[in-house]
Amino acid sequence: MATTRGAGSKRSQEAAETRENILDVAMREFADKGLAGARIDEIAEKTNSSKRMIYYYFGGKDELYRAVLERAYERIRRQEQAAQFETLEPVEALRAIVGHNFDYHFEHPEFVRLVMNENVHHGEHIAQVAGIKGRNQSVIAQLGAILDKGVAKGVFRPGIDPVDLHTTISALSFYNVSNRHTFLHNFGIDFADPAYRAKRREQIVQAVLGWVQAR
Amino acid sequence: MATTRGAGSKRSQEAAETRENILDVAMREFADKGLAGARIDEIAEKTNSSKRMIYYYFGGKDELYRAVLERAYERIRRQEQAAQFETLEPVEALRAIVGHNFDYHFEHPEFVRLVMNENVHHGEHIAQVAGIKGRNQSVIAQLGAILDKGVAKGVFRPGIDPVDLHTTISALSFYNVSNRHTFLHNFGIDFADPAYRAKRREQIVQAVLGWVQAR
Amino acid sequence: MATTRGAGSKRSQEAAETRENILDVAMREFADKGLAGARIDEIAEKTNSSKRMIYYYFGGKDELYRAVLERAYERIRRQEQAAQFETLEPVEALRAIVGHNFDYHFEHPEFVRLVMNENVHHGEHIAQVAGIKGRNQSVIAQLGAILDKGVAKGVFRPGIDPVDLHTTISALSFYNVSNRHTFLHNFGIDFADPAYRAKRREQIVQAVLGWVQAR
Amino acid sequence: MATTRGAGSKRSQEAAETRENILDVAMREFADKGLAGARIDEIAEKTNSSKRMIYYYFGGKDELYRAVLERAYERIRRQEQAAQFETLEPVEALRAIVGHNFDYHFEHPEFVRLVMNENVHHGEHIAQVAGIKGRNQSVIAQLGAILDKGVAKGVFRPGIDPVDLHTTISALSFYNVSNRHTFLHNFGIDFADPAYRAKRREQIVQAVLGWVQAR
DNA sequence: GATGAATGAGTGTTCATTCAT
DNA sequence: TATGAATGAACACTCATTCAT
Repeated sequence: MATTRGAGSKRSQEAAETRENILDVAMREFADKGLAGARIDEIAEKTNSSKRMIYYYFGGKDELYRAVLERAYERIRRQEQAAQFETLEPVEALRAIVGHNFDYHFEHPEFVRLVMNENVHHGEHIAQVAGIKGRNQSVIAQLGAILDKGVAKGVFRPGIDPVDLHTTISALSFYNVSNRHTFLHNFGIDFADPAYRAKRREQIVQAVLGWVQAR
Repeated sequence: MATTRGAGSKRSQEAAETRENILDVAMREFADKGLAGARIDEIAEKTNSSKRMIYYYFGGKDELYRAVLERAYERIRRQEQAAQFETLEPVEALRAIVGHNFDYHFEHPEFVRLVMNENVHHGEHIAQVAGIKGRNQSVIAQLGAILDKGVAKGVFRPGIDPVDLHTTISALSFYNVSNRHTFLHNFGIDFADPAYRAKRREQIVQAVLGWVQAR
Repeated sequence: MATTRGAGSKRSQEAAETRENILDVAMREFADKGLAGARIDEIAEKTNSSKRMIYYYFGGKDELYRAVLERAYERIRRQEQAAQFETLEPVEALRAIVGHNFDYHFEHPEFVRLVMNENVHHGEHIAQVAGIKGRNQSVIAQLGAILDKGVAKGVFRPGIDPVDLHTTISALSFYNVSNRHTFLHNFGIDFADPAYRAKRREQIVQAVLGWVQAR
Repeated sequence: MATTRGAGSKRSQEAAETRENILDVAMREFADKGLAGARIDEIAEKTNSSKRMIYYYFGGKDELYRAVLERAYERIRRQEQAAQFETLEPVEALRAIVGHNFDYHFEHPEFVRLVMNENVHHGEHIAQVAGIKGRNQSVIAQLGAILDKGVAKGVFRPGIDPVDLHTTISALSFYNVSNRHTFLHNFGIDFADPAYRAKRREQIVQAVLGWVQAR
């Protein structure tokens, strides 16, 4: 019981803090500049510890990036599961899910940018992260349940694939964060403007509901 | 007429070919690996000429990237203007525009990936490319005209901002290319599959029309 | 007292040696070929360490050059202050200073060549080295004190500006090192020849004394 | 007489102008940046002709530099011989020579900087330029004649070597141009200031005369 | 004589990673 | 655990020079 290196020891707690601190900094850097653009030296400098610790805890740049990616996915899935949309009526549930999804993207641009970056790298790193794949099924299951209930109640039309619904919701939410900079330059619209954001949120809710609802 | 060194001389034509060849290769590399990930040496190697020529014609890596970016935008705008959607009835015109937009993204993943990369870099390079901004207004004008006609005919509901419409169309088309790799890993769906593509194309057309049409 | 990693640790001492070794080699190379002509690769090769270390310790070629320049100036000023000319009689003091100045230039051609090179570069680098300017005032103060004492004793004529005196001394000493090669070619005289050197040293002492002494 | 390529033809005159124009530009560039720092591309750009012509007329960078060096020496020797100092009384002649030498350096910093640069390169290029060596003897002969006359008249002391006299004059004149930038930084004196220049000119005349004159 | 296009060898610099203490 | 020192492979970029017309 008196081990100095047990799970609850002071040492291991400090170690966990160091790890978390590195992950925090690395997430910011990778999200900001991408995997190829981020610099290990710069990450280390912004950390409370040193470059050596990055290698000690994570092994290398790519492994650190994967740990960051995994944590980012964990967080969005945890949030999605925390909300209890199933208790709501189908239309209200979907409205809440779309709004929540839009908000999450908006408030977590690091997540969006990490996913963009991962696609730039042809998804080669996410493929090496165990445990991301499985967690995603619950989102689909959740949407499937709501769709079923809505169809049964006659408020949604049948034949909507829950994966397609998720794709539509994500696409509309994602774009408003991912393409912020080029859109601002090309059309002079600032996706980050609060007034615009509120308006766009409602538009997306309407577009998704309109597509799913029975006529 | 007998100029030996005019704009159409053999030499200058070869030079233009060299330039185009470099741009072709560079576009592929930048689209494939991003600005930070692409290597000048590798681009040069895949070229019919040499690394030195890249600097001769473009000045540096960033300038080459900007030239590639500019050309990619030129191409999509040229295609958009080539199609004569205005002669169609509003609903048919919109259906054609959405389908065309979806197809263009699908068939030009380099464009999508360049835009992704540009957003990764916070749009700092597109801001330095003169002549992209202006060209985009015609897309909005085109959509605006169709919306007006549709509202006048009572087939579209009033109050739709053509920029928002463009955002919705682009978001849905963009995502199916930009997030191809992470989506495949997370949900097992291959956006590039021809059968999926056809299904998704129609879904997007329906979603957009459903959002715009009067009820 | 039992610190294992203080300023005097073995590691940090080795690091200081590495730094000094790089400075030594770089001084020789920059003095030999100038800033533009010296090659980082060649400097690194002649070093006990590597090219990478040059960047680790100095940041770049220009910064290394500036560090070399600063050290060269530090050394000449330290030598000037070490000698205690003020205790001598004015004429003897001036004779000693001129001789010492001539000898220093002669025995430190790297210093002369670095200064030449710096003038080739319009003094742009010395302007960025903090701490050189201040140190020079002591030379002028020293000459001023000797001049004042000599004037008071009636052995020097009044009205000599110590800065002008320093200019005259330096000019005569500098030229015999700086213009060694062109002079040898143009007039067949080898400034480095020991017999010539001794003769020239005395000439310069005489010329300076003759200019300063009362008649 | 009617040859189209004779020495006086229009073609050859244009060729000579092209050559001179290249030499003018090259002298400015080499004087400004040194041999290693000057760029063939930049020289060509500032020329009325092209890079190809530099190679056509001079063969390469080093040969161009040597041609520039040769012309610079030709000019100073021509000026020295143009002035008829021998007709003056010894003291006046020497005074005139020193003043003239000082002025020439002052008004021709390109010459001073080319000589500096040549010494940076250990005089390896001047050694390859035929015809510079010989021309220098006349300067020494001129000084020797004046010294002899002065000694005979009892105004100069005997035993002064004309080469040493030339060295002293040159050293004092050279320094005020060559070390302009470092001196300004180190002591805050601007050698190029007109008031300073006039004062310094007289000082140098006095110092040289004082050294040579009998007491 | 004249021009733009092309080239290979080099030149300063940066990167992720490992070592010694 | 922790730190500064060290490394080699790669990277973007430049230069004097030559070729084809």
